[in-house]
Amino acid sequence: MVQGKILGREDIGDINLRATLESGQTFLWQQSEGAMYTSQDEESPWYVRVFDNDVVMIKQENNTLEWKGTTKNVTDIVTTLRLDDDLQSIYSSFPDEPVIQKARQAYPGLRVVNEPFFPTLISFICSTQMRISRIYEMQSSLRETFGSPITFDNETYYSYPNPSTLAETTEERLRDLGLGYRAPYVVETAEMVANGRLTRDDITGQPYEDARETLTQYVGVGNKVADCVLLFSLGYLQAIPLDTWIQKAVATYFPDCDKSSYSATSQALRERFGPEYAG
DNA sequence: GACCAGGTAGCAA
DNA sequence: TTGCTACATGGT
Repeated sequence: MVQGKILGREDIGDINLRATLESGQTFLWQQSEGAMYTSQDEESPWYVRVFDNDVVMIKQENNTLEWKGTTKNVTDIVTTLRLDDDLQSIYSSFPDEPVIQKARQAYPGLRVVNEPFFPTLISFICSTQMRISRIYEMQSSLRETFGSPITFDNETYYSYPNPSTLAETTEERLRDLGLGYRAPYVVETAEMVANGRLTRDDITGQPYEDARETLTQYVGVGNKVADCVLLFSLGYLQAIPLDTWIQKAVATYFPDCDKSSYSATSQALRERFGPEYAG
């Protein structure tokens, strides 16, 4: 085991690990003891995640992040949590309105994550018409059924399955895991990635709106899921996932941005919040 | 037992 | 384009 602390960055104090990892942007982390969304303790728990073949655990202690794991490479943590983002600079690009200030103050240190493409794609295909807690359960099931086991500290964790692994399984097996009607979407999308018909590299070079359109070629991916993938894994910080809750908030607080179509509302919001960091 | 949950696909107008 | 509806599963 190796361990250490991430220190020396002025902006470490601007992260709230719990808010960032439990806000439904990523379903790849788990609390080391017990499921997500259960602990109400003030003290930060350890969060565990498998990166490729390594187990990494992190925990917040005030303005530092403690970590331990099977590797001393902590760049994955910095990248995943986007610790190099200057939050104050991003905040200052937003319109100076009471609602925005209130939202920021409600969750100081809440960051946008940057997770790997394929797990994010599958996670959000699974997310439709589903409670957050069940999305976690489905991703856990996928890891434990199709991932590779890795032992650390006498516990076994599982990597996220590869595209080819999910492409080769059957719809029925995924239905047995409780994926419901999303099961064929997962298999078909995994096939598209595995056989190279549409991959991450086909998307990342495109301007935002083209990238969103391209993503919807995957089965089970509409505008909302596409925006989640763009924002949480491909670095398109202008992508705004318009789920039911955000749409209600837009209708209430920014009615002039509430247009008749998804893309029109999306565009109006980017004009209001800026072309770079609207997401 | 009805209703709902981070939407999307498929189809008709 | 826009407007329906079916869709699996589990929790309340």
